[in-house]
Amino acid sequence: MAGGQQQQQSLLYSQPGGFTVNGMLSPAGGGQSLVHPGLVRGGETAELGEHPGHHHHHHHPHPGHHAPHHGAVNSHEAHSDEDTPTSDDLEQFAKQFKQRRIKLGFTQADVGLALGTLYGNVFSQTTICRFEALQLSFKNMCKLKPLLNKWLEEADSSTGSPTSIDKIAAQGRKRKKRTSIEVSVKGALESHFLKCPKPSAQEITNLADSLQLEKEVVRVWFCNRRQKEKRMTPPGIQQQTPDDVYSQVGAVSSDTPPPHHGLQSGVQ
DNA sequence: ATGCATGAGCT
DNA sequence: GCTCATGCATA
Repeated sequence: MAGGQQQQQSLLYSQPGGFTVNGMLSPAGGGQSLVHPGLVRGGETAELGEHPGHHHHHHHPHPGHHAPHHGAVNSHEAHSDEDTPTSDDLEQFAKQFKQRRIKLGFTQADVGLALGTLYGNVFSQTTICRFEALQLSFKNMCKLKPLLNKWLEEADSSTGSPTSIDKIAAQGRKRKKRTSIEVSVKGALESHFLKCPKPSAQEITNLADSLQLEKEVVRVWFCNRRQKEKRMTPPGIQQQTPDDVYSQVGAVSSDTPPPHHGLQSGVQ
């Protein structure tokens, strides 16, 4: 919706029975730019649901639960690669990654494939896109960053690496046709979500009946809606002026399940 | 760029 | 059945 000034990457990796491997595109060289200074945040607001540096088994819905940093480890590094990056690190990395990628003349799909040929982990255009837009969970971002970082090094250091491709065979899976939910129905679902993000099976059944949708469709809709709330850049962008420095961080008494993690950026 | 979907792994 | 990582298909 919000435009899209990327290269052609629509029909590059689809259709069963043959995927096109696009070599390299001519480096447009249109948007030169130096490293961006990044955005100015009012403050560190990232309350990472989980501590990436630790093992975690997933936590319970416990809001306002701050874990003290282990002193040491690091103090003021920019964005090398090792260790757990902070939300700001990821934000900046994503930004620069996209810039360089475009400057080098690669599409998101190209990168996804390259990662597969380089390390064996293939990713789709979707994932690369979401990474750049910070639309993944914090943990997921942390996992992908090293790989993309490595690719960046390779991409810009190699003046002409052929980077051949190899892809595992696709499996003949009968995927269900994507259900198109009408806008009005979506609105209804949204309303229910605000009221109850986790409806019971019975509630879902009931709702599905009301909206004349399959129960499974409704169930999945809620699952996906919940996931959205867990992105680094959640929907419902709230611009916080530099003047507002009260409320939010520090409040550990109220059971405020803030659906915001404190990050947001302009949509490209 | 994003909506709906799949599947692995837990609980 | 939920979460979480991931992607086909589509707008």
